[in-house]
Formats: sequence, structure tokens, C-alpha cells
Amino acid sequence: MVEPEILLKNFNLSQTQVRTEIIKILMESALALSMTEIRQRFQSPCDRVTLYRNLKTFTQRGLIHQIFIDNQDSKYVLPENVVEPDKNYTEHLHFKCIRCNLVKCLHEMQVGAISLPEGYKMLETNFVVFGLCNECNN
Amino acid sequence: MVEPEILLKNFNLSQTQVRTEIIKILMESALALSMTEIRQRFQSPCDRVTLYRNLKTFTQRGLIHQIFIDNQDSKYVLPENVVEPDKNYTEHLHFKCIRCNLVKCLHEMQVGAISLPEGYKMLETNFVVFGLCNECNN
DNA sequence: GTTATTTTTGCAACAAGGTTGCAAATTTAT
DNA sequence: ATAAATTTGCAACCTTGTTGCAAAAATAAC
Repeated sequence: MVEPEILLKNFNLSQTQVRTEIIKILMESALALSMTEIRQRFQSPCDRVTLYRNLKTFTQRGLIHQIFIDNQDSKYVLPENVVEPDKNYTEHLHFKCIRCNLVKCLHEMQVGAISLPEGYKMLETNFVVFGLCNECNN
Repeated sequence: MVEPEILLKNFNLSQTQVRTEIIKILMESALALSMTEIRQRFQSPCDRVTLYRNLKTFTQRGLIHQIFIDNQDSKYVLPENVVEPDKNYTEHLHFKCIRCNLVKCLHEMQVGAISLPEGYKMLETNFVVFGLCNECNN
């Protein structure tokens, strides 16, 4: 995988401690993480607001992707193999285990072509499946 | 459509002013509504907390369905043709217009069979498509 | 490599969504 | 009609996310 510094450069974002750390943390995680979860993984803790601002910027630029799980919970992930803008995200399902609270992308499970009513235009999706993961489903 | 009072009875819920009004409001709306939008439609306004509590109870009983649009926005709808418990909800897409903010169920657009990885169990879904509705797509 | 400009950071403060505890009011059961 | 159970409204609180502003850090310019 690409170095955090290169990623920031490719996305035209300035290099800061906080930013490289966010990316490192997301790279090392197999799961989608919330702001709080990312913050807890910081070596020297940074401010909530700073984190929110960076996550927002990253999301807007397409460097990371935000998943809306429910009202009080949203998670962030680095798209698979992100390197540079505009060639990353493909729509897919997200899974949340209601027992262990794990959230992850199901890249294998492609979302079929979605047809909308006449005149509607699709821009983005947020597809979440709630259930039990293999660990919790016993 | 069924009377609000009958619905409450069928779902084993006590009859109160607030409860019948919530149901009336949802019945009269073609769109999914937020707590605030429901509250604004009340004749004699009721407390936020009361509304939240009832919406939660209704959701748990399966009388209404809650759609998670994004972090700060969740909407409520009466499933099509609800009459009594356990024979109402079918998974479907929800659409949010990012311009006029309308949210509605796309019942016509059935969600195909969703296959999860080995050992996973699906319990519920929350599928939202963001885009432009026919009114705003010009 | 210093200096000036721009961007980011952290802090205080705020708004909105949602929850909890508790006493008063309303419903339901007796 | 009365007692028991549920619901309501209020105050208070927590969490998520945002905004304004001065200090600090990063980038650009010299």
C-alpha cells in the first residue's frame, strides 16, 4: 500500500502530523472506524474538532469514505487501493454486527444496478446490512 | 386505510392523543418524516421527549419503520398497508433528494437477494440512495 | 534558509439528536 | 368509581457535529 505522505500529496492536501496519523490508523484497520475510535488510536491525542475537520475534508476530496450506520454512529474507511483522486470508490454493501458492533465493507458483494423511478438521478448510496457476523452467529 | 385507533389496538398500544396524532400525521404524509417534521404538524404541540419515546416504542413494535439517512437525520414511515404486527415490512430502497431533502420509500424497487459472506446472518437493512428527484433533476 | 502567507490546530461555545429520572396527568384494569 | 399501570412533560444530561477565533505549523516566496 501507498505511504500516507504520498496519498496526501496525491490528493493535494498539506502534510500534518494529524493527517498522516489518521491515514495510518485507517490503513492499519480492517474495520471501518468512528471518529472516537480513530481518536483513541492516536499516539498523542488530538482535538475532537481537528479530527472532525480533517475527516470532513478527506471525505469531500474522496480520500476516505463515510458510512452512515445509524443516527449516532458514522464510520470512516479508506477505499480499497486508494492512490489518487477519482478512481477509487465503487458502491458496495456495508455490514454491521449488532452484537460485537463491527462494521466493515463487503466488497465482494457488489450492489446490482439500481433502477430509480423515471426522472430520478442517483448520485451516491449508503447501504448497510445489520446482522450477526460469523464470530457472533453461533 | 385503517383507523389510527384500530392500529394502536392491533399493536397492543394504549390510546393517547399523542399516539393517534403521530399515526394520523404519518398516514397523511407521502414522505418519510423526521421527529421535528412530525412535531411541527401537531395541532397542539407535544414534548420532544414524548415524541421520541413513542417513535421508539412504535419502531420496536414494528408499527412504524425508521430510516437512517445520515448522522443527524432519521425519518419515520408507516409501512405500506400496516394493519397488524409481523406482516408488514419488506426490505426496499429509500431515496433522499439532496436538493429538496425529500425522503421516500421506493417500494417498486425491490432489493434483490443479498448474499453475505459465509457464516453471516442478515437481520435488517438500511438502504439509502442519495440523488435528485424528478422535480429537482432539471 | 529566512520571511511572509496560507492552512491547520486547539479551545470555548454552541446547536441538534437522542436519552434518563422523576413527579404529575392520563389510560387501562378492577 | 377507584386502584394500578402507563404516558406525559420538564429539567438535565450525553454524544455528534459545527463555528469563531487566536496561536501554531506548514507551504510559498524571496
